[in-house]
Amino acid sequence: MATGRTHRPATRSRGIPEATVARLPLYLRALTALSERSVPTVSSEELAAAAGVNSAKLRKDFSYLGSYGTRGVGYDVEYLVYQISRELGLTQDWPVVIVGIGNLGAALANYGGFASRGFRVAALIDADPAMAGKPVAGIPVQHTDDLEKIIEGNGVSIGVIATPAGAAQPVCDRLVAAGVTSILNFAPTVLSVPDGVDVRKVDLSIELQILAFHEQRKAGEEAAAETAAVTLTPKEAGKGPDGDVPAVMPA
Amino acid sequence: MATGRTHRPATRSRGIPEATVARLPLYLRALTALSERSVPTVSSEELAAAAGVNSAKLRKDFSYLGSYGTRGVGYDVEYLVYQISRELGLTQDWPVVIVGIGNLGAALANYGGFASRGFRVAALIDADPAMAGKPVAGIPVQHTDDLEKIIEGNGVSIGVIATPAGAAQPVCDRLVAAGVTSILNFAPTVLSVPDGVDVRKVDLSIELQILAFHEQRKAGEEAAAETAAVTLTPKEAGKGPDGDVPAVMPA
DNA sequence: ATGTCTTTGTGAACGCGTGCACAAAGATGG
DNA sequence: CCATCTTTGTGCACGCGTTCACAAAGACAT
Repeated sequence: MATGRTHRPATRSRGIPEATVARLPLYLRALTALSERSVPTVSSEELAAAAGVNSAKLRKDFSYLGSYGTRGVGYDVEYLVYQISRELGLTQDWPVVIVGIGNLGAALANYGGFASRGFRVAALIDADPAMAGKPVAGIPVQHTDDLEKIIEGNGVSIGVIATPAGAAQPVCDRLVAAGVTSILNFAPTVLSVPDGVDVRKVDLSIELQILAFHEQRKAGEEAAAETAAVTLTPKEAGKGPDGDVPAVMPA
Repeated sequence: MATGRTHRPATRSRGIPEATVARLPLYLRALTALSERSVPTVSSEELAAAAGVNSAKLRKDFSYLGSYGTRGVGYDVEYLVYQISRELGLTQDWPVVIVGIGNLGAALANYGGFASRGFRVAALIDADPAMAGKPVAGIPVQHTDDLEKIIEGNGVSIGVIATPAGAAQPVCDRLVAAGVTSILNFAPTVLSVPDGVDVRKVDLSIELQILAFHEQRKAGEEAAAETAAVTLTPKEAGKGPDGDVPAVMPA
């Protein structure tokens, strides 16, 4: 997973636990697939398998939404799709701005998963004057100078930050000041925001590092022995065990 | 956060809790920034603030790695950078292949955060013959037919899937069969893999949906009343409360 | 109508993660 | 060498999330 929520200490948002909310989109996707195949009903066991979770967990998750199943039969697919969509707020239109139209920003603008779920890319914003006016994914890029005007003019409440790390916090501040209250951050930085603003972070490099950790464990239980041998105390280690600190650069 | 680990029930990987492992990259980034500013030592309080976590949590996290701090002083920045890097397996070279060179795949290939932490993009693979040979981020794209050869020839153990949803599982199967044991999945699908293979998922659309949920709650506590009124049982609801099921499309 | 069989919904136990609060450790100054 | 002050490392308690296991509920056949 990318990394979890930043702000919000674990507040359950009306009886619905955060962990459940995070799984609802997963269920929704599986249900949508079933709906396309015109499957009328599905059991918790089948749906859980499709979503890759435990069936008891799925039932408990749904129980937070209400009793939408029929014992002995299962859940009505169409009805459940609607209920989850409504619960997630996907029945309304969410205008979104993407700030930072580099490789990643452009990829996001072109990403089908955005437009397909009630999320509408209202504007693309970049600080590079040379980008201004250029169409990306059919939408002309606008300059950062007009950020506030764009946010307020379109009633945007969700912003996506895909800028370099250094630009993220200033951009974030301007977005929040202009009225954005939810931010999806792709920049490798910790954003600080006032209370009431939600930030979710997606960090590609962190995900890889977590994989590397597990990979390392799988690779060498025996090879780890030699590396583990060099465990010195700070005082003894002048500049690192094997003479030099390994080259690690900022993400 | 993107979404968490898929497989692996919560196995702590040698006394080090998963939650801690997930935070190590965060600490590492903050420490690297300090290192660049030539800051010699840092207290748990300062570092925690920079990483956006609780200081007690940070100290406990570090305690799993060993006693690397000095009471009354703090932690030696350089030494800690090295210890965390080593723990995460970042002191070695990890060849990575990216499969699916669309908008996202290209963005990933160009993403600096990959190359900068011991991750080396060993190959780019795409199913489109027209892409073959074209350089992306300075690396020529190779055809899917050669996937096994590429994996085995370069000793690749980490694969990144950035294909459309439909192609993800077949690609995953081939990667695993060829020897890949860690997968970072950007396709909006649940991948099934044999035991011993780690899968982490990054799902852009799910992150937005979670934001939308909280946004909806913030937006309307009062407007929610009218929507909440239409809570029928499946039997009563013929085809959905207000006559029609809202248009929701697959991600 | 009654019995059987399937599947939901949930009570309860357990385990992990978090955060408080404090004692131990060491640095620093006199 | 002793006192003071800072900061680490951790014991402990609490709460969330997960999972098991089962009773209640309803469909369906006879």
